[in-house]
Amino acid sequence: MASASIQAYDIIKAEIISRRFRPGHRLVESDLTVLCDVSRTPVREALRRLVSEGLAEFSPNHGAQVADMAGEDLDALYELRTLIEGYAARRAATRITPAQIAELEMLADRMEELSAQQTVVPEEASANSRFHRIIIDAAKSSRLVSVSNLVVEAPLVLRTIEHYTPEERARSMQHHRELIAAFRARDSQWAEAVMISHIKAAFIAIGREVPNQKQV
Amino acid sequence: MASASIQAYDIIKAEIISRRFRPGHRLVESDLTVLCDVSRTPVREALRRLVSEGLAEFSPNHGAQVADMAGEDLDALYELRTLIEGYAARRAATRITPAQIAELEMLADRMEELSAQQTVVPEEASANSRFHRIIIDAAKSSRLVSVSNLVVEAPLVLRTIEHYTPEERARSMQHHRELIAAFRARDSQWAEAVMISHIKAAFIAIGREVPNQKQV
DNA sequence: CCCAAGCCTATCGTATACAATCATCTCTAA
DNA sequence: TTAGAGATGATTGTATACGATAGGCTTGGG
Repeated sequence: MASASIQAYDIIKAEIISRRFRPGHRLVESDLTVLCDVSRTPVREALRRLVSEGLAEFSPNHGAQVADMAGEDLDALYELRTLIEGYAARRAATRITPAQIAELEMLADRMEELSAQQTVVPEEASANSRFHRIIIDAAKSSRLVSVSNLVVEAPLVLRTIEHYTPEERARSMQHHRELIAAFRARDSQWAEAVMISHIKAAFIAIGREVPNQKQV
Repeated sequence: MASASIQAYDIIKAEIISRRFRPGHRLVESDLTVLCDVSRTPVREALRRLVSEGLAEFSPNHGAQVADMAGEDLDALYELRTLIEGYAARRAATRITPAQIAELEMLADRMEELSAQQTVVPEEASANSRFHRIIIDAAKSSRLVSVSNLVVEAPLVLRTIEHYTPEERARSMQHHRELIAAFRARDSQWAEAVMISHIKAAFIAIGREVPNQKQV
């Protein structure tokens, strides 16, 4: 069995990502003890971790609440994400292993199958997360992993792919294929360029949903 | 009075930065309770935070120990730091306030005074940290603050400026002056270029001290 | 009727006790 | 002599109790 604090972390994080806990929702420790079936100590550890990852906010003596990205500058966030993930793709291009490329391909296949359906199923979102995560890992930079968590995990609550038009969804699939091609060619510049396009496209979809954000 | 967990965090962090706790040193919770004069609970919170900031490492059921950068790829770390701080300088150039520029200037003055002495005093290091921190803040991107903590705080244990030759130290002062000039001119490209030079120069000094790291 | 002051409850912050785990050392047997 | 199993100690993981604090509600006065 996973440790209590891990369990609490996973449960609370799932509630936030799934938007069952809406932005601004107060994360009261005693409530979470019954939800997670552990005591307050591991709940607190989970909360502190979620805060450090940007999924929750914290005020002293007032506890944590689900992060509200509406208050944040989404423009700046996506600029940073473009920088980080572009860099990750650049490094990954010359370091990724054949096994990792194979897994990317498998995930791309699976996402294309799923995207044939009308509705977006959770599996498609998780496959997409995994796709990006493999690239981060392939960049072989331990700090980059923690850094990217900060800019990649938090935007998950925005649930980008649910907002894609059919055309945008198809383009996203194309980006995945093209990234794989760039990795096969071990071409850093190409991989970075595609990744930047990929993130920029996601930002546009978000921009439609979250108003009063300046676009680039 | 600062809260117990903040107090513990500050004390332990100071021990690590000052290298009184050497890399690899085990951070035993019960020992730290007597050092910080608080109970284990806030000590644990402080440790988890230090781990999340990369100043300590953690193994389940075995506790934390001071992060050992020798095991890490310094090349990758500084590449990332160049990327992040360069970006910060770029953004800051068009957003920094006159008051912030004035403070940068004051810090540059102070550092030059101090660098006239032979030995490096702690104040010089802290002024340097503050200088960089102001630029991060001036970039006006909340995520960037957490991200930069991850790549800026950790390398502090390497104590770069202590390893500078007189020539390098003078060059570092020049970089500070030139950064201020670039900010005055509100020139993003210039600011980013100077910052990249500044970080690269620091990396060379580190490279001499920590062997078997590949240089760029 | 509105405002302010003080109490009061909800909630967090900290300490401490107990349980679980891991590493090491010892003792035994092949 | 050495490998393995068991015991033992040190240390972390978790639960819970108590104290501190902040924000809301009530009550009294203007």
